[in-house]
Amino acid sequence: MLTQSEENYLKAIYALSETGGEAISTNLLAEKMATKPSSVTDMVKKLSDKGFISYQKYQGCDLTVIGKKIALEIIRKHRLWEVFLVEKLNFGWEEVHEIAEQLEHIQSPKLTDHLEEYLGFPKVDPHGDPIPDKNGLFEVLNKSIPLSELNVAEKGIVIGVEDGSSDFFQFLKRYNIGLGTEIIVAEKFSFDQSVLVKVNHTEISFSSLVSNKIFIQKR
Amino acid sequence: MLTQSEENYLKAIYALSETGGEAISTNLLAEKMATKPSSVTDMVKKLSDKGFISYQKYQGCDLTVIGKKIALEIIRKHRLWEVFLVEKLNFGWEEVHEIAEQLEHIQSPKLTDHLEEYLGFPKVDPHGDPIPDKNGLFEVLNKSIPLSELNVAEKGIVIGVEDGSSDFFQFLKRYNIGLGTEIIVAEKFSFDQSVLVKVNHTEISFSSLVSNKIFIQKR
DNA sequence: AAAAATTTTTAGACAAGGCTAAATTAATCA
DNA sequence: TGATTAATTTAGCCTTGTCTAAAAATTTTT
Repeated sequence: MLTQSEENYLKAIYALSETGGEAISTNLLAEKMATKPSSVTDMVKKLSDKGFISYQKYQGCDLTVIGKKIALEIIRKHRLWEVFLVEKLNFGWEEVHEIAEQLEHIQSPKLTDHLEEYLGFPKVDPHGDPIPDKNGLFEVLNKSIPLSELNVAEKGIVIGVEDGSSDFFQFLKRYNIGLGTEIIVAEKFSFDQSVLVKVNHTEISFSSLVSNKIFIQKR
Repeated sequence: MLTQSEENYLKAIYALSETGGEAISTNLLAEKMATKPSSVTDMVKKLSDKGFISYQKYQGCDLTVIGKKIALEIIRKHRLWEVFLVEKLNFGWEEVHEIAEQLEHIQSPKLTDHLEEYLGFPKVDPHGDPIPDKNGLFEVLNKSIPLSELNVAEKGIVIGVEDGSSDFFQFLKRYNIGLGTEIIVAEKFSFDQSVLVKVNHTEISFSSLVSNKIFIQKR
């Protein structure tokens, strides 16, 4: 049985290995875990001894097959609980993460499976992230694409943005657009590449500059 | 913010003070917590320093007003989750305790309140125990008594059990006894305190051990 | 390729929560 | 009441997960 801390490390390593591809450095993991590199070294040794990650001094670490399986189980629980909180308990999608961080550590496979069934075997969480099934598998279909690639009448869920400037976030906030926001393309204008979209029951026109920076998942 | 261990101690002290009335001794609490008296002394000092219990060396401890409030919040969460597990996720009433032991430590007052509303403000949990409201208040109506206190020819309805072990639940299941089951006392044997009861058209003899653990409401 | 800079690891400490063994206080019995 | 027994506390140690400071390895620079 893993401690919460061990579980959180495995989850963080999984997240980093999804984006990076290469072995995860001690410093990178320390930053992700909001802790010190020396603490990471200790934990990484322990997880390696237990067989959940591979680790060579000074060479970073990476999940083993078993470690990955466990990470996916935690992610599965996290996302199922998020669905529960939003769909059943009427939480906003922006406030569920913290609570799910706690709920993901509840140990009871039966609970997870019953919850999944109760929720109707959802494929994605309220942020649009895929939910692994019992066996740790999930659909990779949902690759994120820039909003500009969506065709008329298609819809998607905001999954991220490219530009990290606060100006841009200000702009998004102005229209109440955040992670998980649903966007439907109403019309596309080829003469200037702008798109007319429907968001939160409002129609907005986005320049191609903007529509290339907003990343969505097709629905 | 309290640790899980601190919360469990407060819960245990509350449970003991409900039955005993007097201050709770170190040994008693150690037994309840399945730990050593020396560990209890340490924890009890800490909880006293924090103002959740009153404690004088060699004199045992008792909850302060604040401590009691916290204990009731934990019990409230525990019982609400039990209702959720049984009513919504189709768990048996005998298998929810362990899972609720974990869920009761989730920190989010908003979650608790939303859950309560979602469940329709239940008054009792699946074991028949009352659920404290937001302010720590609950109805003391439905007083239940152990089956052993019933006289010959009296009947009652099962409203809860004291022992939380799965062995005991197994035993009850074997005889098809659950919440709401009607039991009639056919005979009582004073020489060993056993009772002969009629349940589901079958006669069963219960040892005093068992008849003290089954709680019923007179009918 | 040697020096400088960066990354990573080691060493030693601390707080929480538990344990064992020994000491102390309280309670009981003769 | 004094002695014995039982309950409780203290002292010291262990593990987990964290930290700081110092040492070592790796990488980058010149």
